[in-house]
This record gives sequence, structure tokens and C-alpha cells, in this order.
Amino acid sequence: MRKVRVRFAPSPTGPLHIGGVRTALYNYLFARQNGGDMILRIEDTDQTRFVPGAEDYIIEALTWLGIQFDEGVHIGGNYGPYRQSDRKPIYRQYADQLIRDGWAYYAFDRPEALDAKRKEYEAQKQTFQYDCNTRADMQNSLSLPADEVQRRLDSGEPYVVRFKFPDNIDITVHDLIRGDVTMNSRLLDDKVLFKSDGMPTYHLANIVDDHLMEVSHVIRGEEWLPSAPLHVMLYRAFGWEDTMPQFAHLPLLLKPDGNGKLSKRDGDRLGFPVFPLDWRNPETGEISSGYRERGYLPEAVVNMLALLGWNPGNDQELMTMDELIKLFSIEHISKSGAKFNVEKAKWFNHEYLQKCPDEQLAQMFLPQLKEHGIKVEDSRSNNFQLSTFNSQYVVKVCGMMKERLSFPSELWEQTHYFFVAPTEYDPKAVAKRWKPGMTTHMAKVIEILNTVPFQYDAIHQALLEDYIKGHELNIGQIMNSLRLAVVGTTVGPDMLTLVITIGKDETIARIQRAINTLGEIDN
RNA sequence: GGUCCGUUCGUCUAGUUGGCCUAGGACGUAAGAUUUUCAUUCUUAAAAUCGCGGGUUCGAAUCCCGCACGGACUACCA
Repeated sequence: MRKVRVRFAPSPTGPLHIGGVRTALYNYLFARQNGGDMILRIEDTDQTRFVPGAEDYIIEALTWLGIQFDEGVHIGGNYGPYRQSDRKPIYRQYADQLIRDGWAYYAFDRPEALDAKRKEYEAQKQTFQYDCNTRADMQNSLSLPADEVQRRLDSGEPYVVRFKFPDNIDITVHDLIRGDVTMNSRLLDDKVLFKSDGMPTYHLANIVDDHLMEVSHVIRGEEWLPSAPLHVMLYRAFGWEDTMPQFAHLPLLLKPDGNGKLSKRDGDRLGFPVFPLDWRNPETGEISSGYRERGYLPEAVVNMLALLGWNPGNDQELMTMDELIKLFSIEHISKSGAKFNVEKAKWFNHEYLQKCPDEQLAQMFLPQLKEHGIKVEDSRSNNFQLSTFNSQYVVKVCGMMKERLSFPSELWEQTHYFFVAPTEYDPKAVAKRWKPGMTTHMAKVIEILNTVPFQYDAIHQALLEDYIKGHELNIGQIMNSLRLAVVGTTVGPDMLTLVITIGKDETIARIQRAINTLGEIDN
């Protein structure tokens, strides 16, 4: 049994698309499960589409998500170099080999000539294809006399190398997800393998590199399925068919609404990220938002992505990376494309946020606190006047409040009253709750807080049991007014826990301020 | 247009050797319970005649054929 070796081979043409992230994830899960190697290879054979920073972005994104590599452009390995532009000298000889063996030929047709040809066919409602039927009419080493070909080559005329597809043979690709897929060579065109700029195309570079890097399984997007027969033929032409990797073509990630492939624009339109990290277009300066900056936790993104096109075969939905590695199987990858669902993504994040340790959450909260002028120190007691809080206090607040949120970014709006006293009181809540006699009740609350031990049970007994219930008062009315006084609105966590947390002095100060501000209501 | 791939609740999907499927779970939605409030949580409900039409079979979401629809590909891009 051959050692499992898989690769993730993106092109550095921009930020890594979330579909690409999923492809990387599936490769990673498969490699880890089988004790194999995971390789990061950069396919930058198209120099016109190269975007600076894209390679670093890819590495940073995958690192953030916990997808690790054993070999690659950033860490090296025994099969390098791992950037195709650095492998440029390698490909030439393989193109030559193919020509020598009659599997490929030189073609001198200029791009303009090909365009003209396509237009010509189009005018007759036909499609031009450079193949066994048309290559005799084109300018290539199959149609031109040998001395003419040599003359052109010697004179430095630009040329490409095209694959010479045999006429009318059935080529079967065995796909691990879809089974056997058969196509006839007559329908396939003579793909360019080697470009006039001296670089190989994807097809050549891909096969050569996968072979040289001893890749055992090619797990890639479904968009590659139509060219898979070409790849199989290349392995055959090179005589590498016995070590040809196994193929698995992943279903596509679709738009949440309507149909079609998920694209960058969809994210902008529907308000969710299509990229793992924020990306700033170096040319336009335009920012595309990423999951990380939106407050998604890497574990949640991984879990969500894993389930978009795969399932463990049972009802389990929450899985860590380690569990995914154990449970992953190519057999359970679905065949049809999956529509991206924002709501489910949020739910995953909520679930993982609950698992997130309070200390870690507090750490994520720090920038928001700073932004609002709140200082956090390690060894100070809580002091509202100086807006400085003990870090343990922040941890406590996070722990108390996290079940209410899906994103760390919601922390401030949910917890600001733990740090800052309300300056305004929600008018609707005031109208509904601040009834006549309320200032008296609130004064009584202050009195109770001043007399009983400042502990949950003691306050509960004195306030809820003795005072409110003892006097047959409306619990909702009093407690909501108290909340209004302390928080400024009538939403929030358990009132007594809140009071205990912010402390006796601050609570009393806030109630007093509410009494002063709101005053007595006459009617 | 051509080739290939696909098609189970609104969405992700279970269903892999045809019977245990009067099609299960999750998200979302609705109702209820809990809570002093909101949120969380819990319970329940609605939601797929398994794309459509034929066949094979005692029996089909599951096998076969046809059709429809959707998608991918069809560059000296990957």
C-alpha cells in the first residue's frame, strides 16, 4: 500500500476562497486520518494573474484554521521546490519527452489567429476546437513539413506545445466520489501543455509535480472533472499510469440564494464572508471581509465547512478537528453542490463560543474595552470612577454573558453596563415600569442593600421575600424598575447576580442617580 | 450549442447490500415551558407524494430507461 500523500495546490491570484479552504480541509483530514503527508504547493504558472501577498494570505488563513502541512512552500521538504515558478526548469524536459514520443506537438498559431478561427466558426453557429479534426488545418509540427518546423523553431518563432489526443478512444477516470466517468477523446481538445512564455500550463505542471512529489490522492473541486481525462492520458503518455493518484472531485459550494457557484459578490450582497481572513486588494484598496475578523472562531469555521458536503453518516454535527480526522471518509462526501447557509454558520459559532474558555473570551474582549476607554489591569480592584477593572472581573463578566452571544464582537453591546453606568433610561421602559411610588421602593432597595450582608442569598431573602412578597408587591414591577435604574433598559441577566457583580457601592450609586434623574411620577 | 456531473423538508443532510422509511436529524420558522425582563435552555409543531414519467419487483428514495431542471467545463486561467 502506497503512502498517502495529498496536496493543496492553490494559485496565488487573490484571497483564498472559502471553497478552496474546504478543499484544503478535506485533504488535511484525509492525510491525517491515514498517517499521510499534506503538501502545500503554489501553482503560479500564470504570471499575469499573480497577486502579491496572496501566498502569505493562503498560509496565514490555513494556519489560523489549524490546517497544518508536512511539506510546502513555507516549510520546505524533500520534494521541493514547492512553488511552480521555482520549478520552471523541470517542466521543459517533460514536454520534450512527450513530443519525442509522439504524444505532443509544436503549434505556432498566434492567439489572434485562434481568435479569428473561433469567430469564423461562431459565425456558422459552431464551436472551434483544436483537435484531431482541425489540427491539420493549423500551423503546427503535424501539419507543416519537418524542415519548415525546424526553421521556425530555429528562428525563435513563439510556439506552444499541445497534447495530441488520440482519435476516438474512451478514457475512463475512476473518481472516488462519482465512480467511473468515461469520455471520448474525440470530444476533447488538444490542450496547451507548454506556453510560449516558457511556462507549463496547469495540466502539465500538475501531472509532473504530482508524480514527482509522489502524490497518492488528488482531492480537488468538481470544476476539474472535465479535464480529468486529459490528466489520465498524460499519466499514460508519461508511462506513469501505475502510480497515478486516485481522484476525488468535490461538489461545489453554491450561492445561498438561487443557483450557481458561490462567488465573492455573493458575500458582499448577503452580508457574510466568502474569505477566511480580511483581504485588501492591493490594486484597488478594496477590503473583502473574512471570517476571522467577523468574529468567527476557527473551530466553528472548520466544523461548518466540514459538514458542507460531507457528514459522518450519523446525526453528529459538533466535531473537533481530531474527531473530524477520525470520522472523515471520502465515501460520505456528497455528490451534489451545497448551498452556503449563514444562519447555520452563526449557530456553529454560538456553539463554539460556549466552549470557549472565559479567559480566552476576555482576551478577545480587551480591544473592545480599550476602544470604549475601559482599562483593564491585573491587580486592581474594580473602580468605576477610574474606569479601571480587574482582569478577573472581565473574565467573570464574559463567563456570565457568553451564552447570550454568537460572536465575541457582541460582547460590548451585551455587557457595557458592567463597566459603565447608564446615562440614559429607555423611555419605553420608563413609561412601562417607573410607576408612582417607585422612588420610595427604590429608596427602600438602597436601604436593604445597606443593611443586609452583600451576598446573593441575603439580598434575595431581604428584597424578594421579606420586602416584595412580604408586602404583596408586584415582583416584575419592582425588579424591572431596579433593572432600569442599574442598566438603563429592561434586558439583561439575573438581577441579583448583576448587582453582586458590579458591587454594592456602584449599585447604590446607580439607583440613587435613577431616583434623582427620573424622579417621582405623579399619575 | 457540445461534453460531463448532479437532483430527499426553505437550507445542510441521514438513507450505501431494495422491505425495520406511515422518510430520521440539524439550522431556520411557529407555539409552549422556564426566568423578575431579554437572551439562553427545554418541549412540541409545521415542513420533502424522495425532480417528473415509465418500467423491473410481492415490495423502490434505493435498480433500469426516458425526460425536465440545475451546475461545471468548453483560454497560451487555474
